[in-house]
Amino acid sequence: MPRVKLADVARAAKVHPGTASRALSPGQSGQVSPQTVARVVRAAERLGYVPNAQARALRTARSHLVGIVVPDITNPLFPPIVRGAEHVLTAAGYTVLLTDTDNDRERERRQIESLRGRGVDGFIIATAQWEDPLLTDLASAGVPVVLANRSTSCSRWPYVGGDEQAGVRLAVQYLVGLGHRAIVHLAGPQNVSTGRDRVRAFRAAAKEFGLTTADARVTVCQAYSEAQGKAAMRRALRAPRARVTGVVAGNDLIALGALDALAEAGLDCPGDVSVVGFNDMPFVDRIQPALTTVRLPLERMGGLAADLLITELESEGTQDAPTRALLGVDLVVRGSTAPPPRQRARRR
Amino acid sequence: MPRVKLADVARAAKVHPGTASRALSPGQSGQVSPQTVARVVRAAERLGYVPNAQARALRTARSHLVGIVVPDITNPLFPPIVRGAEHVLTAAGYTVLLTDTDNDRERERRQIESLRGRGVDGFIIATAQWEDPLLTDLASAGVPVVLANRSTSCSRWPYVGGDEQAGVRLAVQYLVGLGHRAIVHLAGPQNVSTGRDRVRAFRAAAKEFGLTTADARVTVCQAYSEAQGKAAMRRALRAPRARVTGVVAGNDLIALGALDALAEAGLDCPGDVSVVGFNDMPFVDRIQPALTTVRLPLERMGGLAADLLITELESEGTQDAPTRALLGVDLVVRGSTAPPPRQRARRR
DNA sequence: AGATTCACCACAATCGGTTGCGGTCGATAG
DNA sequence: CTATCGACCGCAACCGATTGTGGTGAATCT
Repeated sequence: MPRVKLADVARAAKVHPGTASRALSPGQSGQVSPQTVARVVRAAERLGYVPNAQARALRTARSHLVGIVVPDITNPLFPPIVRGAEHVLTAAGYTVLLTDTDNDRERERRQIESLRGRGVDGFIIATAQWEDPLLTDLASAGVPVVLANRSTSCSRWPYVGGDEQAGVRLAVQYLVGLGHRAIVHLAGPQNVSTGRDRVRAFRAAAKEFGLTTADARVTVCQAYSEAQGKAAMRRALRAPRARVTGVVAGNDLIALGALDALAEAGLDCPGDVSVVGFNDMPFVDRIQPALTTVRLPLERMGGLAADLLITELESEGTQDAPTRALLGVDLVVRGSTAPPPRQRARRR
Repeated sequence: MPRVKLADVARAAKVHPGTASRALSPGQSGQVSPQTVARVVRAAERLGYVPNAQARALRTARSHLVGIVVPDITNPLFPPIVRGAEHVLTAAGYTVLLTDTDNDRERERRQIESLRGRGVDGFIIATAQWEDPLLTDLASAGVPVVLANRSTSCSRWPYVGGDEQAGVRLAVQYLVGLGHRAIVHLAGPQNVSTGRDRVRAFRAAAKEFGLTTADARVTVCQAYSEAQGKAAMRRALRAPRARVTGVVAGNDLIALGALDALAEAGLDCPGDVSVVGFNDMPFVDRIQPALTTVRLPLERMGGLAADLLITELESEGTQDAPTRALLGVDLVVRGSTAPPPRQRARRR
């Protein structure tokens, strides 16, 4: 029942525990004769030796633990990121400590503190806010951090996300190509980078494609939720001199809410109003109407974040400027977009 | 930069590290005078002391780490379970190590081994197969395990899942009540308990409601996937003397596949065939037609699994028979079910 | 006053690996 | 044949917290 420890292996191989340790550690096995290494390895396998990670971590001050912090694992955006990160981390010998902050900053602070107490080597954080004191605390404590999906105002951390700018541009371009001119952006919350980046990109794209500021309006949602999306869409429809045939939603949940609001107002999608989402959540291809949306390579995002963190952990000191990776996105055209009413799509 | 350790606190409070340890540990603080406790606590707070969990775990042989093993975190069934478990675990001072086996047994074996090396106190396992050597290995090593969502042929582990029996019965009862008699069950894989339990329940319910074996057929899918569901539905439609107006799917993914196969065959749902799913995955209320399905209290399931594990961990030895909790389920009636064609719903 | 008890705290061993240092031994050079 | 060198391995300290044991002093009892 008691686990087999290094001393047991050493005894079986008739060597000192220290020697056994060197024999089993790839880097140091040059210090030991090949025969001895073989003997120790064989004994270890025979006894089913699994090193005690706690003891090793205590001595080496490297736990090979990585904390992944997400706001809500139930939000379909995050599981693929976690999955991608976990795959590369485990392949590299790391183990992931997952924590769900429940969108609660205080809880997040406690969780991070607790994970630090557990001696994690670094964090992958998908909850970054635009101004984030928790992150600056971590930075001043010298804890390696990689940001995924959401960035901050300050670019001192490595970051991997989607190319928001390109995604929004694709959406606007597509709507304009269909003939839309009155397009509203139901923006996500402005305290996270995706929310901010997307409105900035929306304004830039509007300008690029010759939409006036009266044509291209913005309403912001307090959260990435269906309820907020519905409320925002209502506001957009009720606005004075309202005129909207196209909607670029801050994400798919907001888009779903927008669809509700449109149905409520007796408007048909895509007959009267076209809607473009963001993220390509699972099953949005099966809703009615199938949602046109921007697809992000989430799993790859998580994997790359893990790669960045690992290189940071194993380069030990050599600090170059933090990488910022923007992954390419695709516009997935489905049923929720069509030419605006009483107007044919223009030819190029 | 170096973390503040117990010795630092002890020095600041002018006591021996051992005394400081007792002062800070709630159970032992009776061994220390109240004034000293206060001094130590104050010093600890002032210095921002966070105990080194590795060292503590090494000494006490209790890591307060719990491994959660899921087949695929991307499957919407599992995030709520993980979330529920994580909430109660962190509240109790435990940290969760998440691992995604990717439905690969060999990978699962390695992951579990690795987590054991990390000294986890126990596991919550959501990947159990009907016959599961990995679990018997854990049992013989004396590792506490709680099964969630899926059980095994042998009931030696505590288990918390949904009341499959009741769920399937509700589905059959509802279809029969609408007037359906030719009902097919597109069963899930038979190497996991949910798949087996649901066909057993289907047969029992069919008998209870007076369906003949020709009326109530079963086709099994190799996996819980849309592709398998579609293939199974095709088989069911093509079967000799096929006659089917009602479908009880092994889960929602299978139901989605079934909908595809029905559309492909030119059959309308619910006009020609009614479909009932299982799990109530997010957004199945928004697909076309909105899916009637059985809802499981997944988050509660995870939470309860965590509770069981914690009591097992903290009872230390007192082994009573393992609890088996079957959580109540609901039938959520939506658009994919209607009376069968050429027949009115019978009055009760 | 002297013996005894009790509260409080210091000491040191311990958990299981890792690693700097030094010792032994055979081989090679001188 | 002896001095030198290097390969190989043993020894013991160490990481940071916990805990059994024992010692000191004051308080209590006789």
